Amino acid sequence: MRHKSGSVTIYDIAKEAGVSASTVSRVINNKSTVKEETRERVLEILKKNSFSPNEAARGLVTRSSRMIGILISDVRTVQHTEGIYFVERELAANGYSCLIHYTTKNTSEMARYIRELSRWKVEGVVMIGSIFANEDVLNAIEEYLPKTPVFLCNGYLKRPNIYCVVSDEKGGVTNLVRLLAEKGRKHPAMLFNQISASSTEKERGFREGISTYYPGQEAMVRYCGTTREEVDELVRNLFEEKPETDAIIFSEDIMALMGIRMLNDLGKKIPEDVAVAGINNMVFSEISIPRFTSLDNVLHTVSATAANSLLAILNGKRVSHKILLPTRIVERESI
Amino acid sequence: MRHKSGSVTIYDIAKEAGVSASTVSRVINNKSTVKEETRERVLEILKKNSFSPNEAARGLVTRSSRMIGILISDVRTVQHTEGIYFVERELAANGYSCLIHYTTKNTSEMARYIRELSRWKVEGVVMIGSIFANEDVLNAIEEYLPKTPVFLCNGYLKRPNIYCVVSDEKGGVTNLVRLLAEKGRKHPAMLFNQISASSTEKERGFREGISTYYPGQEAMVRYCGTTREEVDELVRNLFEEKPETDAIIFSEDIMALMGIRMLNDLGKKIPEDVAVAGINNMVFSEISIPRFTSLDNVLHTVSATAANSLLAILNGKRVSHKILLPTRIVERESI
DNA sequence: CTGAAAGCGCTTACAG
DNA sequence: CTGAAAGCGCTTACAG
Repeated sequence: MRHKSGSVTIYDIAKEAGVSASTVSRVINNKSTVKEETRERVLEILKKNSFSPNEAARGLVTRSSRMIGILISDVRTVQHTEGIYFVERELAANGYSCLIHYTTKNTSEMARYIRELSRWKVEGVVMIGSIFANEDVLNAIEEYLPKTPVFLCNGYLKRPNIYCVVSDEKGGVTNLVRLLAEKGRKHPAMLFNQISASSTEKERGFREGISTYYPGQEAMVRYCGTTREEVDELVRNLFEEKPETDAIIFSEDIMALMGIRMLNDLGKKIPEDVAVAGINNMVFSEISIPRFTSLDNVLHTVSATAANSLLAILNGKRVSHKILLPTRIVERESI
Repeated sequence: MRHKSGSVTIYDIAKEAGVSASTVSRVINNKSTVKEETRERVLEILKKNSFSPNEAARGLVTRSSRMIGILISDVRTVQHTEGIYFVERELAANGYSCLIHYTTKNTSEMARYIRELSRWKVEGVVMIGSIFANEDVLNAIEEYLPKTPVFLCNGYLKRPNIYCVVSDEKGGVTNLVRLLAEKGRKHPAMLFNQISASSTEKERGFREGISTYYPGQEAMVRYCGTTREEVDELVRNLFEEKPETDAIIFSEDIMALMGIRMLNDLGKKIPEDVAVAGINNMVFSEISIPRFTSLDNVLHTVSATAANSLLAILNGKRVSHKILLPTRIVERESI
């Protein structure tokens, strides 16, 4: 005599079908041996009642939550958002449900959510963004999810159960510099509109490119803020400081879009006078006049790789703790 | 003698603290009466073990999953993505976890996920996007979540447990037309780069505005595709067809950004010759030269309202089944 | 092929 | 203030 509650349980179904709860469970889970006749009767009653098995109960007894946690710091970053999309689609296709949390950039919030995920006994975690590569997160994982596979997209964190998938932005920027050299550009510069783990990598790639393909030349690197005015000023200053500049790599497509406007105002022709490249390969590079070359840092591939690798681990396979994904240059009219 | 498994349970804690599981439970949940001394001892052991109570078990016995389902068809729509963000933040702040699913535009997939959510016994659902306003979804809710409060953002669906929160885009566009009239514009046009439930509303708003503020004038409405070339052509054609046009409302900011470029090429000065407005109030309106006026359809407010209303219902309050949110015009240099 | 029973990890009257 | 017991809705040996 269970279920004095509202929702219908397998006991209700069992009673109505004149079988035991065990049999109902077997039918629901397509387990082994149930006489065809019985199976059909149960199935019918199941459908008639629109029966929905309680996942919490199932998870409790089988010790498998079939749940994956996704952590992301903020949605404003479009690439990260797409990341969730790929991860969720891939995991859902394999029978997992995704518990998602927006952590903000506050590291103790991140830790709090990791703890929260551990309460749901998630079978895996995907964290999207280099911002999760911090000590609070590391400690929280150590304490609350010491054995759960955790994937970090675009950042490094060293632990036996943490796996990192990273886009090779550094190498990508170096390749961009090489392309510039091949096209005969003499004085490339790189401009940033913000400082982050990612911008640091890009800057390193740029410096490496300069020392390799422009030996002896000093790397021209400048930073500013994200508004249109700041970008305009930075571009203007660049040419006052170094008028011979004939190529600019912008740290982000949106910055490149603004920068191209300013180059136009300065009377610089693209690509004749100045070659331009952006990073991210977003819609901005397509709506710009001219359309500009952009480094595709394949962030969706990063997420997709994380999802697939997690699935592999969940299926008992082994996976490398550090996966570096190549970027690719999408050439357009600006170089 | 429980817990032959891996994870530590309240029984382990109880044993170590020399109390009963009941007492441990009371401490964890800050329930009523536990002697201060006992409480402290238990708390200490809890912390020492990094104890994480099993949410599935808690939910099973309390019949409350503390879980909310979020359904979204695709992330590519930035506004919707922000929607999830607001919903998740708000609900998390109130102790709920969010189960998220990307459904694609396939209505039977939507139905499948609704069923999936019912297995987790979610206490509420938020669906983001008018695309969920279809019969498959309605039937699935009727069958699997007949009593769970469901919020639909930007669409209508009629059922006792379904609540709709909608941005008044129609009224907003009408207001935009009024603004144009007030500024002395004589021949406004409206251009669209896609057909959707939303564009239909906007067009209706435009037509209403024209018949009210430009009595006798025929509403100039044209459609094209999303590429830069198509938008360019549409703008060019507009002036061939109706050279006296002195104001254009674009159905989306990104389209306005492209359109402004083309107006420039045509030698039209903004706002002197042609006034321009976009819709969505996104970053595009800020990076454009000139910055343009945009109708903020407050999609984040739609989501936030859905989240707050859901919370209200969860707390036993009553909420209107249909909430219409006013839009607001953000004026910039283009009118 | 099928059922009775135990148990997953919790909470909550109930009794003391 | 505290513990024993029952039960949430399932699954899974075990026995037949």
